[in-house]
Amino acid sequence: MECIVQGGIGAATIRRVAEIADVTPGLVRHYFPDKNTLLCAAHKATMSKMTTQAIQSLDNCRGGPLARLRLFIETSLQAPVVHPRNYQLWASFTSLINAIPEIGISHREAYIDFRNECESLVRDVFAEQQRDIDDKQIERYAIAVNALIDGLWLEGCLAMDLFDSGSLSELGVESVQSLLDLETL
Amino acid sequence: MECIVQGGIGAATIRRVAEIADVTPGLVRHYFPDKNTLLCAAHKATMSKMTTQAIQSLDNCRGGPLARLRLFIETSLQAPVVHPRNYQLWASFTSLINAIPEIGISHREAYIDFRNECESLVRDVFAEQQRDIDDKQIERYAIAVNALIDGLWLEGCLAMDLFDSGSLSELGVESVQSLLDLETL
DNA sequence: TTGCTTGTTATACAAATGAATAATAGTATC
DNA sequence: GATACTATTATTCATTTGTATAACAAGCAA
Repeated sequence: MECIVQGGIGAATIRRVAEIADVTPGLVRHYFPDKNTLLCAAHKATMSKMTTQAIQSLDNCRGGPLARLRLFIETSLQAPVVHPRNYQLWASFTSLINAIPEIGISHREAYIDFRNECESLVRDVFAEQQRDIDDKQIERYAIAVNALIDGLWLEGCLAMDLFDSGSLSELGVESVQSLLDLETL
Repeated sequence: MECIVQGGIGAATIRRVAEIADVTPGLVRHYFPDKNTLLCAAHKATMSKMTTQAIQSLDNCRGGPLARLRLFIETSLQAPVVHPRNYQLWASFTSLINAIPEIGISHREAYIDFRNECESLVRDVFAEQQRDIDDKQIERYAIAVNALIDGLWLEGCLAMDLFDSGSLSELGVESVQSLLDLETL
């Protein structure tokens, strides 16, 4: 992953990986039969580290649906989730979803996990506020919230210098608030 | 670009490019002194084709600010802008922004163009509705709109099969409507 | 015709790369 | 303490890849 961060996928040769890990190329092969397997493992680790982070942050949240949604957004739009390093890894791996089918599969899985979490959070918020909204519409809201978070995450990673700490997640929270027509969030 | 679409950047070797273009590798070198130059040219072409498409669609729009904003969103969230091919190219190139500085520069330029367009459209809409909103807040709205479009574009490219034609852009329009607190769009 | 620029190919080369094999050291098991 | 398994290295090989050079064809200017 360090290789990819430094020079893109092209720099992620087995030799360079071994060099950074301070072992010999043979050892890499000992653990990973071929390069694709290694790339898949790195991809899985990266995605799980990012997606899971926002989802797991909710475990320690003793608050109502609104507070949970807020925390989810904030975690997703602050460091360490928002970081140029993550973007570099994410972009590199997703550029392989056609070339390496297994990466395509686990990428889709991670995406669905995140979207399901969005949907669940949105549903709980509406339930608490006793707004009766049908499933189809909740799904649409979840898609929009997901897209907004993804887009802001992207902007943040690419130009973190343009946002002072916290202002990105603040923008995210306020935007979702408008998106779902909530009085407070 | 066809190489990248098929097998990621790794597949974009000069020999393969030449093969698909039905020429010899030497000819590629005749026009592009080295591989980076070739990649940069392909990147520029790709970005301009995508970003410019949404912006240029406004030229033929004889409507008010609302209609223009709507058209901008719709163009950005429909084929041919929304297409797996575009995503593959975009992801591949953006994964090189650290490795190839020139790509980083033109990527940032394309991004700024798009965001400026968003900001301009949003400003015009508010001006027409005589809502007095300071520049800082307009910029924030533009960032959110930009993020939403980017995120939906991403979802659309990755899972176009999940959305029937037009439903993605419809979701985009409605979401921006909520985001900017507009009665109609 | 002559000469010059452009388009195009054929061929070559050194470096890098993924993969394989064999050998060596360490460590746990019985 | 002998054995088997794991961790690790050294070395090798066939391909691929970016780049370079030389040669050839074609169109065009003088």
